[in-house]
Amino acid sequence: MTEKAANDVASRLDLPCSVARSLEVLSDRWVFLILREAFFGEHYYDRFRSNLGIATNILSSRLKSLVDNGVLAKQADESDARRIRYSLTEKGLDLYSVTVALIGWGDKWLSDEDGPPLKLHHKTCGHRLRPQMCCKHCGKAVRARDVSYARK
Amino acid sequence: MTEKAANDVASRLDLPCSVARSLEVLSDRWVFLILREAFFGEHYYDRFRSNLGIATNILSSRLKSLVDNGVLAKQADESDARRIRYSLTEKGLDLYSVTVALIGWGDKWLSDEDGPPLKLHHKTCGHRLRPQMCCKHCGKAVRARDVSYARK
DNA sequence: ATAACTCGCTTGCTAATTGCAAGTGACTTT
DNA sequence: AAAGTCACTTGCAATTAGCAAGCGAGTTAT
Repeated sequence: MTEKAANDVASRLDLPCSVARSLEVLSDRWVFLILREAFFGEHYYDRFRSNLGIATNILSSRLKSLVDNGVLAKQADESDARRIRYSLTEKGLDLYSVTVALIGWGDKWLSDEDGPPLKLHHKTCGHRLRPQMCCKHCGKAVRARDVSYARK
Repeated sequence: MTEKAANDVASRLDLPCSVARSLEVLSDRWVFLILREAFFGEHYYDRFRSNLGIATNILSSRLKSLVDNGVLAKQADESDARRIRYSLTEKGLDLYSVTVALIGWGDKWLSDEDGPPLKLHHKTCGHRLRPQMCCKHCGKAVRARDVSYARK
């Protein structure tokens, strides 16, 4: 690594912004694929590698970065000291909203004639999950034109 | 460009997946920053460039890609034939859920002591917007553990 | 106990991508 | 007609990605 990170996105931006800050942690095409696997129940290095076809050096560096950023946690496997169990932290679990938003958009706009590649089932209500971004206060669906912005 | 896209993420994945498909279009740290600007009301090349500090060749290629993918639309400015007005298509507007999910996560986990860098105001109900991913059917908040997956 | 194997990396190398600086051509203003 | 603006494109140096191979610690098989 260089002594100064050249890719410090947020530092280049004149206004502080949660999109930019989040992308510092997440903006890599492998990161969300690793998270997808984690949300689908995977916990081990070799499962990530074989499910994704990712190069080992890239996987190592992404896992390290996700652990350093508190999105994943490393635990020793009790039955085998070589194995490392990666699991989502609370901070990582909270990325489910972003992952589900990506799934929802992809399902709507990038599906072929077979429809969505994966069906999500909402166990809470027993129906197919179609995700929707809502306002915590009023519960209504949020659209871009309904939101205004105030700089701090 | 090479004659064959080396970065065709989805083609490498054994299972079709909306996360992978979406990331083919979106996985670049500039893409969401450009979209952020678009959601904040920007429409012109030079505004994107100066607000983001992005290199002109990268901005061109990202705008082209977003237009090719139907996320942004190019229109001629009627008052000046040189100017090109970029605006979000319906497909692009639908990415608001992902953008808001990123903002929500960043606000919660990456804020400093000053709190969120930008306050979102939900005009529909008049309160501060705190975004939440919900089930369209039952309206309840969605958490990772409440969802199961069925391959098609 | 020793050889083979598995796991989670690391290193070397090449190819692709990034970003800066400078330039280009179409159009507009002075 | 000259200067300026707009949306790029090109050349080049530096960074990053990805493949293949190797490595050390721990485990299983003989």
